[in-house]
Amino acid sequence: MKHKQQRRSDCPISFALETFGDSWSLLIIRDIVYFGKKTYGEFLASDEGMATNILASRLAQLEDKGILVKKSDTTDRRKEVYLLTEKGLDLIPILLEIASWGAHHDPQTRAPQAWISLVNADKAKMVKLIRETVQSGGAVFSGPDSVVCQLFGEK
Amino acid sequence: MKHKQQRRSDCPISFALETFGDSWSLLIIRDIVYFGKKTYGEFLASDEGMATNILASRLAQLEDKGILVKKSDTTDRRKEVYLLTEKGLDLIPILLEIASWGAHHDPQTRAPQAWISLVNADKAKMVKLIRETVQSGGAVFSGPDSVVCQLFGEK
DNA sequence: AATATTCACTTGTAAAATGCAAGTGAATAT
DNA sequence: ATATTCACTTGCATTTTACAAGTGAATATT
Repeated sequence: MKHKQQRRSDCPISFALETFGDSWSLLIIRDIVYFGKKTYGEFLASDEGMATNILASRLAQLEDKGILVKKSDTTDRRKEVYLLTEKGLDLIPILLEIASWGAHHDPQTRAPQAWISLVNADKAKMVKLIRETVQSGGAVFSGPDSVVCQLFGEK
Repeated sequence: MKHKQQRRSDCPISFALETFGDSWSLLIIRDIVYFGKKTYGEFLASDEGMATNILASRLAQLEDKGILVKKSDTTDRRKEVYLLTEKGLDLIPILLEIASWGAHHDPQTRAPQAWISLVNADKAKMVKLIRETVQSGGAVFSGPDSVVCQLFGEK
């Protein structure tokens, strides 16, 4: 669908930004990691309201770049399920730092301060916990196996 | 020069991406933090080759958003010097995580593995060291007061 | 069994952002 | 006095994005 664009430089930061450095890619990853979203329709329903064609284009790119894999749902064959690869799961530390910065500098953030403090208190531990949870189909904030449920018990 | 665009949501990650989530902003910050660049001409000379009007637009936006401050050079009044604010310095942990991800996943990265390992070994310590260095006019890789010189002695 | 709805997209088009080449004016160097 | 450097701006072609409206296959409903 799209030709391979040549890289801008050999800088690792430039490489990373070519992979996920647009306005939408990290929001898709966020939806997976924090809210357990997995399908086109779920991504589309996010508050930010991205256009249908842009979402389709970004999902395809992220699959191309090896961040996501697409599988058809076993129980409903209309649905496609998008999952993070290892390479995609490796983005979790970046996501946590960005969220921390955003929560700190946005006066009207909706991020729970308790969560941010928890993450900042022991980042390596939280990365591991989130990673394992997401890998086994869970998320940070949603679902019975969410990270917050694991940490604070039944909801 | 540009009207205030309304925010997409109250998510801290969305807020952060609205501030620096385009293809170029973080490369400008990288140039400051890693290479000690400070002027329009220095940013323009980067390997990635950004267009002159885009660079001007990004510098203005980053100033608007409180990431950079612009001051005219005291010795050469043609020059404008761009410096990171506290809010901008707070991006250092994000930059380190992105660089680490990029170095790990780019097969042809030019990032020195020794540096990446060093950062990953004690991130909090390195963030502090880099922050103090940049705040006092230095950078990670360039100049006699660079972080690498501090760590490994004279170059 | 027939119809309606859901789901993951695609298509068309207008508006906006980007990339490129060529200026511009003020400050400094020659 | 003139040339060069510096930080931009301007104009225009190309690309990307946003919005609205489809499309076809799979599932749910009647």
